[in-house]
Amino acid sequence: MPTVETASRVLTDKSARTQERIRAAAAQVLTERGMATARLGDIAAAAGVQAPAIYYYYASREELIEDVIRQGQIGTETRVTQALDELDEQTPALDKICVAVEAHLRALHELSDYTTAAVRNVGQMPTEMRARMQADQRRYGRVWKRLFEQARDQGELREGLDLRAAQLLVIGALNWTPEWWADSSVPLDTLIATACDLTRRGLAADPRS
Amino acid sequence: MPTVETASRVLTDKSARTQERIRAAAAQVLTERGMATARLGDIAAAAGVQAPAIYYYYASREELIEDVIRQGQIGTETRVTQALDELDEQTPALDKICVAVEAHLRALHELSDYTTAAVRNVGQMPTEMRARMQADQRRYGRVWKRLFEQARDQGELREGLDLRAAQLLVIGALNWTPEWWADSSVPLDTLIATACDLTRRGLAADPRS
DNA sequence: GTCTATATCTTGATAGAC
DNA sequence: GTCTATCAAGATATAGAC
Repeated sequence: MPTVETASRVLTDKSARTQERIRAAAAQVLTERGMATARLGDIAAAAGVQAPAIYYYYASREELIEDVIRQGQIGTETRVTQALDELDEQTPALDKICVAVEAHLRALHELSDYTTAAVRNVGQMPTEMRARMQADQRRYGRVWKRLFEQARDQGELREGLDLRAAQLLVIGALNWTPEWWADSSVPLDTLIATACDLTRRGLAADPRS
Repeated sequence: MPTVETASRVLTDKSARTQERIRAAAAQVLTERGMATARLGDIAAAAGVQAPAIYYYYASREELIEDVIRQGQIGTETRVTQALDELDEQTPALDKICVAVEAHLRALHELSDYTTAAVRNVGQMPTEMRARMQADQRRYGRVWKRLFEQARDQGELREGLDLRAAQLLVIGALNWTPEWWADSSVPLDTLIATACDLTRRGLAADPRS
């Protein structure tokens, strides 16, 4: 019998599918309503089960939410690093940053609710959860940090630019898009193009780049 | 006896002060913990009263939270519009945008917890609250919209730039700063300078501007 | 105006049948 | 594995004293 290994349990195929349904439902509810008002009953209803069924897979509501947010973070990071890995080694760093911007936005708006659930709830996490998640966040942050440092070292950035501030402002612009994009009439490709454009021109040393 | 008029009640000075204490405590707790985990008891403790005292001023927890978020939104808008009003009429639109960026960031990080509480919880509001708040949000959005339109009409923006996407990306970059700035070692002035710089260069038609 | 005491309600979580 | 039924905890909200 094919099995899937998770944190603390060996699950059959059917079981794994049900867990995935619950997790996906949680991601959807967390995206729409936020951690504040996402009740276990809402998640269960969206998954088509009764609330107690969730406890077969998760020890607590918190554990479920943490799993969703982690999936979202990892999903974003995976998508971005894969996109970067496909690039030629000597791609200019500013081009790499644009690729990262596009991949991050596509992860948020194309991939699934997990990524959106993650960014929309990461600031609401209780402190212990935040602590457990820190390693993942830092690792993803370093991906961007490296891009910015490469850009600087290759002379593609404007002199005197504060790297950390610039990096977090760019990521912030992307992470805030779930707050408005779905309600806007802006096509995803336009959003991506505008974000790449603002980023590139905002950072570049060479005015014509 | 001097009085202050609020939504549905005439309050004495002392009463008004207590309400302000409760509101400020709520702003602080909402900023630190978020709507999800902000209990009424926490707010009361931070205000130095017992939980039931809150019901003398607010009919419900929701009403209190809504008041805090509204104060924060209005505070930001006021600060930004005042800063803009102080400018000379024929200030270049891109300079106006920079002034707005600075005022928005200072409102978030200097003014009080209200503004931070607002941006950090605006996405977690229940739907009815969101509906009631929409008018305020739209009005503030129009302030920015007008700036961007001025910039475009005066030929200061790059051709083909999607105004709506650009505007919301810029605001998003600012609104996301509460998620990281306090933990960073970036001085506020550096944050502001970087944000102005990225925005200006990102938007400008003239590379040397 | 604010407190103590308490009622009420919601919801996360468990027990146990199937 | 998932359900029905129920518990326990914690929060909002109210009553009434002061």
